[in-house]
Amino acid sequence: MRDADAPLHSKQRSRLIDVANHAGVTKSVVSRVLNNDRTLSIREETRTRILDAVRDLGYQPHTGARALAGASTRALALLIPDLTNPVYSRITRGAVQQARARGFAMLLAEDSADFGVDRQFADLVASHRVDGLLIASARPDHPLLGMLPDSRIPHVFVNRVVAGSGRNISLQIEAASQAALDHLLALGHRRIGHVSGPEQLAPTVSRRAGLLGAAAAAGIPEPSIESGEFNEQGGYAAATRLLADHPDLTAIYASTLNQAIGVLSAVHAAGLRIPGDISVISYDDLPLAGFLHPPLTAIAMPLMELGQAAVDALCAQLEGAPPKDVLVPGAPEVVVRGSTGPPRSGPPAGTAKVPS
Amino acid sequence: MRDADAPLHSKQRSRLIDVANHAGVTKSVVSRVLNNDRTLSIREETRTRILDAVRDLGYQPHTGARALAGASTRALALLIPDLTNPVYSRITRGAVQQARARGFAMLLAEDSADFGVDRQFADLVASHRVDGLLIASARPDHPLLGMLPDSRIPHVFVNRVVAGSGRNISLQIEAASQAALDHLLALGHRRIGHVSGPEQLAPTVSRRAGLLGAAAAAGIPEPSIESGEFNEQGGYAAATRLLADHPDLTAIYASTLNQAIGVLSAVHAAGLRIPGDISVISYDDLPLAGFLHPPLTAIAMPLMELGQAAVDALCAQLEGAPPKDVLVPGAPEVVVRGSTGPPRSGPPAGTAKVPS
DNA sequence: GACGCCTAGAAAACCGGTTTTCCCCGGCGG
DNA sequence: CCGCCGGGGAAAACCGGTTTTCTAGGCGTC
Repeated sequence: MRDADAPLHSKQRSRLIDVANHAGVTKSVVSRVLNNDRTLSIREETRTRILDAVRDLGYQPHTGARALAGASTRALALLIPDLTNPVYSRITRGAVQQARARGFAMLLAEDSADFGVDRQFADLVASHRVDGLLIASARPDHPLLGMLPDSRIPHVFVNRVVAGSGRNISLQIEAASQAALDHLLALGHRRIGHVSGPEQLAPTVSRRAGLLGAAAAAGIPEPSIESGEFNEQGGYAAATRLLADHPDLTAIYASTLNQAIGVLSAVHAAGLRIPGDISVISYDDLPLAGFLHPPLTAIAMPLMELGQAAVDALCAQLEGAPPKDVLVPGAPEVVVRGSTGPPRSGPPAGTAKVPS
Repeated sequence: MRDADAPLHSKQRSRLIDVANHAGVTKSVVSRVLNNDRTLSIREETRTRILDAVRDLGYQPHTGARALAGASTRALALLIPDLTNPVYSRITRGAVQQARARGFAMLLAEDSADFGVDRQFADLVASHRVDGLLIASARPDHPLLGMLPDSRIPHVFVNRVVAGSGRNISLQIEAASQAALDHLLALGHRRIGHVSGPEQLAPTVSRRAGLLGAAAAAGIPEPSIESGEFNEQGGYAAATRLLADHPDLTAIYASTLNQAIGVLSAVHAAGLRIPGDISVISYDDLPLAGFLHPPLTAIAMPLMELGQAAVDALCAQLEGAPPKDVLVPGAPEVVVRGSTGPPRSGPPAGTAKVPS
């Protein structure tokens, strides 16, 4: 058992057996050392000899062989609804970083209109490609929800509360709505509009509930609400309806940043000034918000932390802990920019096309 | 060999051997049928019996076992510089969709400032986790570039020309600059500014070269150029410098959409009107552009197609074809919105802080 | 009728790990 | 002196596929 016994396939990938030969032990010992098997007793000297061999040969375990032998794949999969939405991008960033920090690779899938993603996503686990799933797109009617509970697939829901699942990773959405309203109230607003999201989505409901609850508590008139898709067009359309139907509004709270951009556009198109005629505030803050016209007041949410927390929670499941709901800490913070100000005193000054 | 021989682990994942028993053949035959082995001769009846068994048992091959046995992992990895940049998001979307269409899973990594990503990225291949790499972030000084050529790792460069690599998947960038200039020329502009990107990046250079070449050919004064990072702040800073140093400019061409948003903001901040005082046009078009203030004229590039083409090219390599450069077809198209118009006749009317 | 060939599929040898079992050896207690 | 025990590691049995090799029978041919 000398070093000369080591194979000399210079250019070759080295395998566990190569490391074992190089260190003068059997591969089982090397495996157990690398995996910190507590039931193995080994001399310190031998252990360092093995670790040296691993380093010298640049040993990299074969993921497939490892998975086959019953160990985990050390890979997770993330399912998100829309890759181009910067909010999900930040969640994704947090998740990818945290996964990497924990030694996991991250697979990505986009839900979109792509029929069959759900099935394929479940197959990722069935084919032992990943150890668990991060699901950021669970609509109540999502087919995936039907298949997950029976299976033993470890998974968490990110930013999407699935009632009773006991594995929801979420933000303090109600508190965010409260903070938005507080900001508007402090400025003197009382007639407020809300651009909401698709009806079935949990964040939509939470944001709305938070706003309505806070408004009732503050004793102001009930906010007017219009819904739209979570994109610029959805925000534009909803805001246009709000402005036409409720000329007395002095502020609009948008449910997402993308919608807020549409809201700004709609208010401009109506000939109103921001914040002179209408103040606009948005859930979600990103650097982009500061460069809009006017710069957008927004509520910063810990999105990257959300992604990280989701990975942490999933890893906890993988280590055997029972799943549990997680509320990501960190109070929502209002980033005040130019799109909010005191309410106008009279009726809107703009050239909004009000019904004649 | 009757059906009764099949194991009855009802709830169990079924394996190749289970399918074989169910069909009354050996697993080698099943494997070869599933992989379309042309050297296998088999009766049509037996083949359908096997395929039926596969369906009945919901057989799903074990990815790891397959990879271990020498076949491919059917997974690719994508390395992008910035997850939150919507331009990369669209490239990612195209790549993920195409990978899925071809039966590949997609792993994701973000390059950012994260030290060690390059090494870890190469390890993805070393550990047989993926079959190939899509690299959308190759700066000339990127450490990854040093390690790739010697290795036999299949890879392509996306939207980032690495000279001499012979595996660049790129867009018609020069043509896009030409189109942008043509649009401005048609409106009557002659003094044009360009907000460029980081100096070392290939797209930066191409965009600039395309513009300068087209300008020279048109016989107008050489465009003024300032560089900035590929984000809103970078565009803001560069545009601010352009406006201060060159008060005679009547139009600005921004290198990316994010920069263009910063440009709009900077022009507003300088007290100038768009397009009254300054026209703004951007490379990259996204839905977002239509909701800015004013709506942004932009050059639509086939970004999803770029991502798809990259996957196609990589798959071709995996199938044995030698790597080659690919220029994604589809001529750049100018989407005209409100941010461009005829040049003003006199000096800028705004309250720009010009040196007193 | 013997031989070769082709068809249809069986058998078995891997791939590179993990994990359980087993063994050898030295020390210690009775 | 013998048996037992525990430390240190060897051996081997898997995991679930892929791929190469091998074989039994049927058929055409000389």
